[in-house]
Amino acid sequence: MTSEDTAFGSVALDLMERALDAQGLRHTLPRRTMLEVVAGMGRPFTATELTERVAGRDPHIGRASVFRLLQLLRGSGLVERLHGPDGELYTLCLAREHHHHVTCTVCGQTATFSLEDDRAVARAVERIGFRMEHHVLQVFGVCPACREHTEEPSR
Amino acid sequence: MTSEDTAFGSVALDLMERALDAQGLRHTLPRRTMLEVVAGMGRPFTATELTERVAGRDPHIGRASVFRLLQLLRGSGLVERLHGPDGELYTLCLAREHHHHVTCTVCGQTATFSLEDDRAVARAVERIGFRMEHHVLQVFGVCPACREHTEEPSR
DNA sequence: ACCTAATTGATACACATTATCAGTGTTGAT
DNA sequence: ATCAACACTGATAATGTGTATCAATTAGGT
Ligand SMILES: [Mn+2]
Ligand SMILES: [Mn+2]
Ligand SMILES: [Zn+2]
Ligand SMILES: [Zn+2]
Repeated sequence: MTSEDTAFGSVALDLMERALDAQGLRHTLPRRTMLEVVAGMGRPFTATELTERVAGRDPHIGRASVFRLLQLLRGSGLVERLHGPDGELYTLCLAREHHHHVTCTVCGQTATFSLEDDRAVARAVERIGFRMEHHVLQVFGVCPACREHTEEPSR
Repeated sequence: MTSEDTAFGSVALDLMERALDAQGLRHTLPRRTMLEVVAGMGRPFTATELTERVAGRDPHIGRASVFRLLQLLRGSGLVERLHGPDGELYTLCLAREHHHHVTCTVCGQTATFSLEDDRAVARAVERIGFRMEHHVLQVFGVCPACREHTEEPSR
């Protein structure tokens, strides 16, 4: 774990606790443990992965509580559920502005990005008479690190 | 059912039968029945909805066969699975070029559209070093018909 | 008509998520 | 510190999709 990870983790932990506070929820030990684990996941994860890691810290914590926490965090917008090719993935996401996700099909790493002109999407559906309310854009590709291994240098 | 619906349905039915033929699959009564039902759905549907309508035509047809047919049709590209906010949706889709879907949040009707410049998406992720493989864009909004009822004329 | 492999429906299974519920722990008020 | 309200908990059952199995049926070429 690098110091950046630690710093990111504690910022994330802080934001999540604040978000739960803001909803008048209580501070409990299981919740604290689960939040620390969520903050420590460096990439999108399945509910099962999270459950396993949580069990590694405290085997008493039940599966239901993990799902309950995921729901709370999704409600506050700090965790999003993405549709991966092999099922649903949850991801910690601190960006508050509108954005999208790219997932590396090799290593699973996810990054966020924005379109230069997001309104192009609204315009596209307006051409067929729809008024856009919201949209979900999900991109799959190969991340910079994985490109090094798969793409021969072009020379 | 308007005559357009009927015409569309028979075109769709035809395409689906051809697609199954092309894979060397057999013509059976259950399959024919199910295909007719799929061709008759005017909008995205859940597997459960389809199963129910099929049962209305022939209660003997099993749930497994419905899922099997959906798989075959997805394999030939004539049916796509979309991630709706409340679970997976299947939709009959005859467009062969790259395109996207808009779903009306009021009536559920879906239409297809294309972006003027689809490569804008690839460019956006290239800016952060990713090479795009594919992307999924799903829009939610209000269709022309439903806009009439919800939007006051601006005068 | 006959053979073979595809297809079928019933059933069991796998999996993620949610609902229930009786006990427990947190919290704010006293 | 005491206390009562009620949020929270884990165990368990239930749901909802989708898949795997399998013996019986059937399509379709010969
Ligand atoms: Mn996000
Ligand atoms: Mn489509
Ligand atoms: Zn990667
Ligand atoms: Zn509509």
